[in-house]
Amino acid sequence: MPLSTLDRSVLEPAIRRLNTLRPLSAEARASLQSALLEGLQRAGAGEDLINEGDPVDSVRVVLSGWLCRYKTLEDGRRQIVNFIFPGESCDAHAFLLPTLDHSIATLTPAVYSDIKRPRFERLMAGDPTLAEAFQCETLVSTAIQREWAVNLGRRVAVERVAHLFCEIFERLRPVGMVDRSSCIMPVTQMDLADATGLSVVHLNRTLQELRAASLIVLRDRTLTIPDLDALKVAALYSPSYLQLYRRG
Amino acid sequence: MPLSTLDRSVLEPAIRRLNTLRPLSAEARASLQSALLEGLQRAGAGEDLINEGDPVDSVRVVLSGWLCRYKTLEDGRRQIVNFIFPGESCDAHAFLLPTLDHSIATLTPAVYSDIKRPRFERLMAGDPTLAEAFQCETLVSTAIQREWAVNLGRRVAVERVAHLFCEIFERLRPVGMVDRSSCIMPVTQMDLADATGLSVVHLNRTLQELRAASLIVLRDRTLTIPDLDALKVAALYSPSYLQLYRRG
DNA sequence: CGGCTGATTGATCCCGGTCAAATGAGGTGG
DNA sequence: CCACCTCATTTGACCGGGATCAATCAGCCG
Repeated sequence: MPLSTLDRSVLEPAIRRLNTLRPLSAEARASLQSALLEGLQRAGAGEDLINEGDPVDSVRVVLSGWLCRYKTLEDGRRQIVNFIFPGESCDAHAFLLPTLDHSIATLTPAVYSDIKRPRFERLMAGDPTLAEAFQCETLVSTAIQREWAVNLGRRVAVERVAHLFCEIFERLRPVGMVDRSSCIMPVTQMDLADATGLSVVHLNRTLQELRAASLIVLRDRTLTIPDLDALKVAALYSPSYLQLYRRG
Repeated sequence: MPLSTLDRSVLEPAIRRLNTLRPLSAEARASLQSALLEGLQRAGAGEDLINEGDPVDSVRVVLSGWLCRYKTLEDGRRQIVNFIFPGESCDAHAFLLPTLDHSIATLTPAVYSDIKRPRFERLMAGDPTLAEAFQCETLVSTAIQREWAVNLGRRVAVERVAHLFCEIFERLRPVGMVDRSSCIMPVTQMDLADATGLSVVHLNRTLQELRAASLIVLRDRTLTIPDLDALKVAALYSPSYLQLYRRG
């Protein structure tokens, strides 16, 4: 499917999300929409969009698919430091720094909009509310980053994986990607292991433990959480860091 | 010592640091200086300046002392998610979110400037370069946050502690707090344990291991790193995430 | 059917947690 | 000045969560 056949509905997640962060005027939504449409891009699964050390010259807004930010150590150990879901954006403002400190890759095929810096700055200058929305995007992403530090530093494996699943649910819900108690889980166990700081083997066993406790159902690339509150208890989940997702 | 007797030299770290992030005009430095002087505050060691869930209505710029951002789990487990050193600031822009997702506490007695939101916004509006400098401050802090995720998720204890010490050195150096190969280390081993996701006992043993390898000397609240490059090798340290500290 | 990637299982090891106690180092009051 | 208290550091013993290595199984694709 060529890009030209994509209709404007692909922009929905991004517009909905930014509008949740800051209620946008009709004009703001319109100018956002046209900026997004100008830079539409596709990528396959497992592609690096930008690498550690690269200069940043554009803002990317994800429209579909799962991406991640990651860093690797010399000897190959990889840590996924955050996921990026539809509606979220990469590196608003990051071009203020000379180069990027981490890499961004697709975990699934993805559609995103690549807005070049001058275009983005024009967009921000044209509507202060929109600028605030992108600023909030950055702040929320940093709050998530802090919670990941807690997850990696102080939760044991079961809590850690449970917490990740709770967070994924809460982040996917406002962009309409959670259906009842299920969402897709399009990534490999290796990816989940790298996000939780566990080995693949132990991640697999942790999943089985969560299954045995009936806290999750995970098969056919679909994650079902029959009782989200129960999972949150198991995860020692405290929702305050994601508050902005619950506004809409 | 009452605040009135503090002379302007206490502002040096903050001005120097922001000037490193973005070269500031003389006027920008002057207006920054007066804003900082207006809100001078002192705090003892171990005080919470703001707690998770509190609304944010001001920006704090640290002038002396060590602070930390931390989060706790219900059962008391604590994770320090970042340190805040002299010259750095807390929560520029954080007032855009309804409440704070983490707590900030002093680890030592501290002096800081508390700039109320309207005052801060006036300051930003008056000089775009200054606004960019604070924006960079936020971006660098987020980059550090990501590196901490790698540290907690993928480095073993010795590497982890070594990495923390390398980072502390690199962050303290540009504000003049590293003397040759030494800096003060005013925090307890409990604090270091909470920052590295280790238990106090194991942190203590890890310190001994680093001492035995002659990678550090730590006594009398002073940390000496005889060979920083060697410590960086042991830490699998990659400097890219702190690039902005090396500009000045 | 063979090759490949991802999920799963088994066996073993060790890093780092936990519990408990000892040692030091201020700080305070008699 | 010393006795005492508190907090931080250090040590010892033991245990267990999670890593590692290796093999097997299950889809999927050409």
